[in-house]
Amino acid sequence: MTIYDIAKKAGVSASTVSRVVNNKPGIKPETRQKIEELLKEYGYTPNETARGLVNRSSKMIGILITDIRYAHYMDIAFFVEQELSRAGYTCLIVNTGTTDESKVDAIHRLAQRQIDGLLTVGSTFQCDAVKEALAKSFPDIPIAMANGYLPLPNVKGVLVDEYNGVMECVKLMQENNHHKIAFIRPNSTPANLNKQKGFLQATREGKAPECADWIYQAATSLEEGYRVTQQILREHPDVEGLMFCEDEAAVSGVRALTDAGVKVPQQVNVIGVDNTRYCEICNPKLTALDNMMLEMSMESSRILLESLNGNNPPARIMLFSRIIQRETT
Amino acid sequence: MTIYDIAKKAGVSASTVSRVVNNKPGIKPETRQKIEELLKEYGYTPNETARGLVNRSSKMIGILITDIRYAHYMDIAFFVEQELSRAGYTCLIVNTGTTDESKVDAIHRLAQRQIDGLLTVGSTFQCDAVKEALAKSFPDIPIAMANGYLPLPNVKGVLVDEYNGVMECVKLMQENNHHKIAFIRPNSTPANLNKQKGFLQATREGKAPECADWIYQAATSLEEGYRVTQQILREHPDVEGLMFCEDEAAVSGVRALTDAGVKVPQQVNVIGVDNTRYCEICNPKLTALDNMMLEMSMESSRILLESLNGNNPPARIMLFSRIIQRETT
DNA sequence: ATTTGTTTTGCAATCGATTGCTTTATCTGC
DNA sequence: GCAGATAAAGCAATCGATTGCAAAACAAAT
Repeated sequence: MTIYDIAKKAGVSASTVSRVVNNKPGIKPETRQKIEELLKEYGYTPNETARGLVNRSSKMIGILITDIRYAHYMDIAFFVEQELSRAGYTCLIVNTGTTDESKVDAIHRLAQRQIDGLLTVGSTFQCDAVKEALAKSFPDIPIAMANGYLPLPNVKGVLVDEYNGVMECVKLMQENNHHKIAFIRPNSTPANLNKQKGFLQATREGKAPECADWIYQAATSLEEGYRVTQQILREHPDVEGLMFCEDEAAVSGVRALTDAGVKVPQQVNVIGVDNTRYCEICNPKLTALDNMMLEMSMESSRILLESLNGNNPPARIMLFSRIIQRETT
Repeated sequence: MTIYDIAKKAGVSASTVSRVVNNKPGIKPETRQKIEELLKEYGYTPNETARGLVNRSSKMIGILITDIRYAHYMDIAFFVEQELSRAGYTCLIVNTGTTDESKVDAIHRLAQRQIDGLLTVGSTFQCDAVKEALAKSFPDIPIAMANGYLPLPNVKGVLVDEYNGVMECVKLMQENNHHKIAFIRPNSTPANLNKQKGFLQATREGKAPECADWIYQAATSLEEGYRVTQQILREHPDVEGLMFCEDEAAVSGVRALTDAGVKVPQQVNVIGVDNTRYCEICNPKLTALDNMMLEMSMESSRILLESLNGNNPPARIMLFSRIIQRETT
């Protein structure tokens, strides 16, 4: 069913039908009604591809996520999709993988689609490779970054103050009289190095400054969280706290501790970051730094929509994280 | 950069450039090379919208999921997206919500996009409302259902034998000498009623046939899993096993039991379905019926791709679930 | 040099919409 | 009943590709 088929049945031209479909003025009420009936009768739906071609807008938004399986990213993707589809956009969700090449590749693939805007989820897109690829492939469409920012003219970013957030987490453990704290990060992205700075600041001001060296690496996975916790227990049997950069490794860390007969939180405090649903499933429930997933989703979709509407929202928005205390502190 | 811009720079016609871009034969090697260089130099990427219009194919696949936040759906979505994008398709992931209207609405929204195929994730799409909407909006494109099936000519489905799966689960508990078992389902979709039949069959053959009435309802959430478990403990303090239809409520059920001082698995066995990562986070780790998420993803994307390639894969594929024993049995 | 046959290339229509401009229909007032 | 104004509808170009068919270019054979 095209606009021409309807036009023929109504005995009018395609232009007239188009004007009815788009609620444009200048159509005689009776004609309009007649066409509207035909539209309904034949179940006409406009061909968005054809529309996209002439309007130079596809009403599609690309969403880049390294791996949608991580609960926190997925939550953000969910709410962003909800907001954008409420505004009439359809989301192309692309899992980019974690390497630079796979991310750039995903950007190239998206570039063929005439997307109206782009939204990235997660701090891992803050890198030169991505910046270059975005500058080349998407020089003019609005780009919003949830939990990230890149200095490009068309990029707006929403960030969380994780520096202070992590610092507060460490201070919380110190107040519980747990001073010997290890810091575990999945990699050394800018976001995680920022958290690390918060950790270092707090340990420097605390009673066990030697912990500034207790920095460990463990990928975002249950296996790695378990492994690194065992390693920490071996290397520092006197450890009193674990500060993870995300929840997945953290919940597994809790398990490694209880498996080893270490009492949580009495002997060792554990804190994660992201405040995913894993925290509630963990036993004891995991205390975590909530980096405002919902606000992040809302703000990033909002600034994207604003940019799409021709407004110019602030380039960077800063959110403040907060600690959700549960049973591991 | 359009094909015309390149044509002008090369001093040829757009048709020639198009043929080079699409690797069609009948172009003089030197001409081809010259155009290819220009293509690279100006970073030309074909406009898929325009292509889609003339080819009547968008290289896009719609993916319907009730709620991507549930780990099991999301895992399937992840692998399906991976497979389809490997084959050159882009995925439009749409969260449909759980009500009939919201699902139908999502289908209508997708119908405007010229998608080449459709894939649904989860058994909740097996209902008349969806069937009707699909028949109307997508009468000719291939549709694949991961964990579902609808009797429409263009629908192919991958199913899991959960009837026998759940029956085996119940039998496992019975072998552990736990006979008084409650069954908890989030709703009464065909898939869950099928599981229920497996439960009933096993209880009927077991030593506590009175449990055939111990059927409870709890939505897929931590809160509901906790609530229903407390309710079961109240109404049947002698309960010896909990058979959940999915993992999320199940892990929370485990927590409700341990919080109430009930020993798991000594006093009460618990089994979930889906074998999501929640199982490993749960403490004690949750035994679950693995309904073959990876195979499900692979098979459903495979049959979709086959249909897209003009082959005619079998309408229904049956997978066999298996029990992953962990610490709650 | 001319004809025939084979490569290459270009023309123009097409896909399904949108929209500026023109034409036709309708209405108003005298 | 008619000029002039306004409302309604249609024409045709456009978006950026693809492709059947015709034309041009080139090669080989007579």
